Parts: sequence; structure tokens; C-alpha cells
Amino acid sequence: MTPFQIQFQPGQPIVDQVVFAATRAFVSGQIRPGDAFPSVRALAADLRIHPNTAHKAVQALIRDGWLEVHPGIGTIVADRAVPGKDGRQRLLDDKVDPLVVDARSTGLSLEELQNAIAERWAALDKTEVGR
Amino acid sequence: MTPFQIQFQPGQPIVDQVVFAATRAFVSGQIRPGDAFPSVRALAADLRIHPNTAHKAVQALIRDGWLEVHPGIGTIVADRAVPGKDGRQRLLDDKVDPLVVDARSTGLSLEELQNAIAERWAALDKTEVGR
Amino acid sequence: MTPFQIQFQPGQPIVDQVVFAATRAFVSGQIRPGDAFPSVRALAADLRIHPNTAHKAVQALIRDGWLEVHPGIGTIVADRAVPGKDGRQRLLDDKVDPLVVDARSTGLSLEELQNAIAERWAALDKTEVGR
Amino acid sequence: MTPFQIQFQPGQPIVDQVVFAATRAFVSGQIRPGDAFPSVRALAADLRIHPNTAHKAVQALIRDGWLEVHPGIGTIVADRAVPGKDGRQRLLDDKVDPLVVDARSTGLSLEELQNAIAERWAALDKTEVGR
DNA sequence: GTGGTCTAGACCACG
DNA sequence: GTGGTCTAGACCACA
Repeated sequence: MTPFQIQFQPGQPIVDQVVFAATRAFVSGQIRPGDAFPSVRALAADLRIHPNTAHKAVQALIRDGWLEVHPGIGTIVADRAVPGKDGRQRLLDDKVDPLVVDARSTGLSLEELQNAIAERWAALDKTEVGR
Repeated sequence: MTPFQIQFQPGQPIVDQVVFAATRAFVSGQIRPGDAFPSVRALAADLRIHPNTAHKAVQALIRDGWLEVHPGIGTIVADRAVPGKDGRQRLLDDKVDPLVVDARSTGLSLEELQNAIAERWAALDKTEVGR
Repeated sequence: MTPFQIQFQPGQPIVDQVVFAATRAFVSGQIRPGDAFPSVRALAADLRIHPNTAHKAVQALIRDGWLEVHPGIGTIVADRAVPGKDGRQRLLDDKVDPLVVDARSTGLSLEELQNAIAERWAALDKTEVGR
Repeated sequence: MTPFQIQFQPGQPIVDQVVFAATRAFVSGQIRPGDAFPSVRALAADLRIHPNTAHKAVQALIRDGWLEVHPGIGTIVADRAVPGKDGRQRLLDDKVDPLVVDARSTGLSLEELQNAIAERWAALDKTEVGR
């Protein structure tokens, strides 16, 4: 079984969403080095996505070094998968960067940015509790 | 003259980049309510883009309430355009939201996120000084 | 002085708005046959519109038979200006027609249409009282 | 196949006519939530209009909440599309409003307006029978 | 195949 | 001059 589920959101490529969700599972320790990873066909079936899309996602994960193909056996999670705080932060670096750049060009101060983030975080805390 | 310049980056629709740059100019107070806004054709000529693309951007800015059309006369910045800190933060809300959601689902804590942002901010400070 | 004021609304040609407002003044008896009508220049100045636009509006009113030009003297309201209920209704015929056609093609019944209109009418009554 | 036909009339943007016709099909229950909606290209081909124009219409319908895009798959009618009497009336609200305002400013009474509408309705009934 | 973006240029109504 | 619409066709990413 595919060890993660995705609530697909329109407006963003499905491939990217799959890759992100998988990477998240790696860095959070949800999937460990040596674990088996679903085949392309199984992944496509589980996530209800097109096989082509699943294939592209797996290729991207291999390219990033998260997966290893063992022909005839299957695909497993590579040894070099590094979970932990460091991995988690690196996952978000690509998204943090443009935000910070935009914030600066808008004239926002670091404090204002931090506040905006803290507010959103708190808002999500509430909705979580409410559930 | 068009009161802002844009270094167009591939991969993102030109329309969006124009809209963002203009909005930034509004919220930062660079362009004020009542000011004249370049005509569609002038905007297209200044930014070296096609009039149609400029037209789309202007339409979006009108929808967002930043501009008012006076057919045959020109376009001006709407009176209700509110610059200031509040406007600046709202500009980024759309980008802050997904970041925070991703961070939480990755298992990152608020502190770790804040640290990552502060680091990036500091890094940009250095490159700025270096210029 | 121009015997009517206009709250110009964007999205509709200014010429049309002027012609409609003038015609309304005729059919409602606000302006009577034989009365003097402002010159193009005076009209333009009073309504803060472009002389070209004022000229076009006057031409339209002459074409419709509401105004008569007496060279050297000025423009006056024609004798054949017919106020009263009949004139009022004819003024709106052009707008009633497409509405009815649309309503029918949408599957609305006459009763539903009448109700919708009565509701809007009542809503405006309230805002009027509130003022 | 495109589930509606349009007799295009000059003087009004084709985009608007398409949007109106589609919305009419939605509110009249001719097209139901979950149904497939023609692709942009198919719509353009069926209605003999340019793909760009069709694209604009689809975008407008999405903005209005009638359609959902599933990139690469197609477009379907949104679940929240609400047909029925309520939807039918709301479709015409935009057109009813200015009529009522004009009628009142002309000095017409509600009864006179209603009569004018009933007359037009009856007139169309006759031509319909005559066909 | 799908939707989306961009450039190009013509045409119109309005002021 | 202004904004708005339409057709035309190329190009791209995604599934």
C-alpha cells in the first residue's frame, strides 16, 4: 500500500504534489531507508492518478536520490534518505526563498512577516482543535 | 511613464508578474489613489509586452479594486486603494498560507519555520550589503 | 441651466445616459414644449462631459424629435413632446423587451418575473425611506 | 456535443452571449452537476468561435462557480451548481435591477411597469403560437 | 488529448 | 487618443 494520502489541490501540477507528499513522508520518518516503495502501477491505482503521472513522480524521486531501483525486485527507499529537522527544513527551502524575496520587495519588515506567519499558524491550530 | 519596472522571469505568467508588481507599487505607497495609471498601450510599450497581455493585467487590477476605468479618458488608481502595512501583509497572504500548511504537514514546528525564514532574510541582507 | 443632473455609471456610454436622462425629463413633464434647451457648450460644462459627447447627445435628441434647432436663437423643446403615462412607458419599451425575452428563454414564468420586479421595487422603497 | 446552441447577435460580446447561454442551461436544469462540459476546443468548434473566445467564456463560468477544471482531463459542471427557480431568478437579477431603477426615475408606477411587461409577454405568446 | 499563455494584428465604440 | 473584442496561430505543461 502507498504509505501516504494526498488531497489534491487544483492549480498545482499533480506530479509536484505527489513528489512533495512522498518527500514529506521521507523526511518525517514516516517511510524509512530500506522500506519498499509501491510500484508505478500500484502508486497510480492507490492515488487514482494517471500511470504516466505516477511514473514521472517516481523518476523525480529517483533523481533526487530518495529511491533506488532494483530491477526484478522493485523500488526501495535509498539508504541516504536523511530524516530529521535538517531534512524537513531543506524540504521547504524552495518555498521559503521566494516568499522572503517578495516580502522584502514589498517593504515588509522581518517582524511583520514573522507575525503574519504566526497568525496563520495560530489560525490553523484553532481549526485543528475544532475538528 | 510606467511607475515600476519588472525583471520578467520565465515559468510564471507575465500577466501575474505585472499584476504583482503593480499591486506591490500600490501597497508600498509608490503609486497613490488618484494617480493616473498608464494606458494599456503605454503599459505594453513600456514593459515590452503585448497590448493583450497588458490589457489582461489591467483587468485583473480593476477586478481587485485597484484601478478605475474612465473610458476614453484613461485609467486612474481607485480611491479605495489602501496602502500601508495592512495592505502589504494582505498582498502576501496568498503565499504565506500554503507555506504554513506545508510546514505543519512536514512536522516542522513554528520555531523551526521562523528560524528558516530569519536565516534567509539574513542571507539576503548580506548580498544586499555586498552590492 | 441644465434642468437635470446625472449620476454617471461606468459601463454604459455617457451619450446614452445623457439622452436617457433628457428624455426622462421630457416625458415626466419636467421640461415642457417650448422651453429652452441648453446649448451644446453649456450642456457640456454643466454635466462635466466632453463637448463632442454633448453634441452627439443633442443630435440624438433632435433625431428623436424632442428638440428643434432655431439657428441664431438656440435650441428649444419641440411641440410634439408628449409627456404622460404613454410617453413614460414608451421610454422603457427598449429595455423591457430584452428582459422579457431573456426571462422566457430561462424558463421563468410571468408570475416569477413579476415577483422579482415587485421585490426589487419594494427594496428600493425601503432604501428611499431610510434616506 | 455542446448542450446548447446560440444565435449570435451583433452588438453584444460573443463571450457574454456564451456565458449567458451556458448559465441559462445550468439554471434551467438542462445541464446538471457532474455532467461533462465541452472542452475549450470542442466548444469553440461547435459554436464556430475562436478558441480564445471560448476560453474566456469558460474562465468566466469557472469564476462564477459553475464549472470545475480538471487539467488534462476536462471540465465538469460543479456540484454546487444550483438549478431551479431560485437560480433562474438570480440569473436575471442583474437585468431587473437597472430596469426598476429607470422606471422609478421616469415617474412610472409599479402597476404601469407590470402592465408593460405583461403586454410584452402576451405579445410574445402570440408570435409563438403563430409559429 | 487537455487547459493556459503569449504574440500579432484587425476592428469597433467612445471621448 | 482611450478601452474592448475578436480572430489567428504558436508554444508550453500536464495527463
